[in-house]
Amino acid sequence: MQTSSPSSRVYSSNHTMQESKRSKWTKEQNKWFESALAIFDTETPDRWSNVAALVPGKSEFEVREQYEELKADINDIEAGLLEVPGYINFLQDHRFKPFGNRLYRSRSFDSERRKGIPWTEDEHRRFLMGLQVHGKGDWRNISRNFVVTKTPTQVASHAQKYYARQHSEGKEKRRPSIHDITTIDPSQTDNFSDDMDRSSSLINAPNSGINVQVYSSGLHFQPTQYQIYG
DNA sequence: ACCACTAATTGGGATGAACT
DNA sequence: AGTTCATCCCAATTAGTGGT
Repeated sequence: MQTSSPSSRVYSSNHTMQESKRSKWTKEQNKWFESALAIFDTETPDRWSNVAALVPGKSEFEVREQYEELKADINDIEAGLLEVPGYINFLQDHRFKPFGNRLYRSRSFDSERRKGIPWTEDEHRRFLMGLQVHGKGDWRNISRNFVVTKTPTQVASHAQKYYARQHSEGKEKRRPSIHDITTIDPSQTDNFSDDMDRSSSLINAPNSGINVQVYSSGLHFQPTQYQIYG
């Protein structure tokens, strides 16, 4: 799918100079970086060494520096200079127009009544991951940390249909639906690299109270979004 | 009052059966 | 084969409720 990441340099306006002096961040490295941030939050001791350990080819210094760049971008977003994470998807839907290195909402999109944008399988799987971590009812955090392309209301609506389907009768008669997916299969997420060594170990996901399966060179689950605190 | 969430409703797209 | 119609599914919206 078309995931985007706040660390994507596509929309960054701040740091092209420094970038040229350092080794480039690949798409894969950015994905690992994002996932690691989602797992090791600010409360985690030795956060940056933990994050670096999950990002192939990057040092503790580099991941920390990348984080500082991201904070700058987040500040831009909060100042209204950039749209929120997930905007690359919107760009691809022609809802936002780039102008220079900024993004602007398409006027035509606002004026029309929004038609439903189907949930992708990947979004649904992220929803399920969010459900495991944050639990039922915390749609805000599920939206913020897992399904960044959907608002909390959209997540709640999706959950409503999901649970309704789980409890409905006559399942054999129904058409197949995305809501039939009830488990998280990492091999089905587009962020999971197939050629990873999948020997695993358990770690504790911060603030979640649950254990998260972490593979030696990958993560069992990979939320595409993270929060930057402070 | 405001915010967040749930439940119910609405409108539209997709699908498949029935009919010509 | 093409059209019509009923049904299913789903995202978005609205109303109601509870907590702060």
